[in-house]
Amino acid sequence: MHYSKQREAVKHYLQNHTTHPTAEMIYQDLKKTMPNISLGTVYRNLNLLVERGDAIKLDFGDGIDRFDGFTSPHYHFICNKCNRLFDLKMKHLEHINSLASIEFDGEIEGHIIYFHGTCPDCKTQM
Amino acid sequence: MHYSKQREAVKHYLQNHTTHPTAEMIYQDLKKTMPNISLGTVYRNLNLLVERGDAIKLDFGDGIDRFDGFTSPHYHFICNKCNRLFDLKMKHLEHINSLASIEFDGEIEGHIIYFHGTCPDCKTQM
DNA sequence: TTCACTGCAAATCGTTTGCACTGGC
DNA sequence: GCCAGTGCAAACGATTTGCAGTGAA
Repeated sequence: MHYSKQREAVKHYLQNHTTHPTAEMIYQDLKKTMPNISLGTVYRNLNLLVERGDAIKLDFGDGIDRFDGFTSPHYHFICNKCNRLFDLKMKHLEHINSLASIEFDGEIEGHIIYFHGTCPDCKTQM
Repeated sequence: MHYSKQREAVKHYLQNHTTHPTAEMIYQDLKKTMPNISLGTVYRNLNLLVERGDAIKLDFGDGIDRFDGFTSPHYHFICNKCNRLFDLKMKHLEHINSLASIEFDGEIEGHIIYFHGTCPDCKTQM
């Protein structure tokens, strides 16, 4: 694999933003300092980073992919009001895999939890 | 709201299939007995049922919406090998909402869990 | 008659891909 | 020089939408 300025920029962007950006957002921001970067390249590198395990791809119902450079297992919270996605700091609940395996005869390797409700910002605006 | 044969058919279909079908699958099946039904109508009615709370829309990474007519809270399992989605019978874990709210200053109203691993069928084929 | 709903086809839009070119090694 | 990676634009595919026609109330 060759070094690529664009790939480094995408990786660096994800490692320095906890906003769960879309590919388009990353593209728009990177364009400011790299005017020639293309959206296709951003997508190609995001998918590469996800394959490599250097990023996570998230979905939350609107069909647009969000990317997260914080890869150690953690949960997410989606605000019903403003639709923003937040990282939660709570510890990973390993034991619920065994709860699930009591009822299900497959091999459970992991789980993803999305919490939802009203975020702190929207809560104070009510 | 007017009665519609097509809407009843979509609702009935979801209530009688636990396969988490896509809109296209529902359309293909309904066409067998309703040759004139259109894909747009299937989509419109699915969205209506979801809004009304008579169905749930699920996503699991491939970007294609799945629909579930079984609306009481339950968890899902996605097979890494065959990509099928299964309903889990385990009880709903209300308490993890309070675990999350210890660390997060928003109002947590609910959560969704996706378990993943190897399903029973794929497990025996190994 | 009214207007919710339909079928159809075109539009939308996030994402992927083909291709010629560029740059890392 | 080789070929991974890029920029660009076209293609793709799931979903939505505009519109004229249909059918429930």
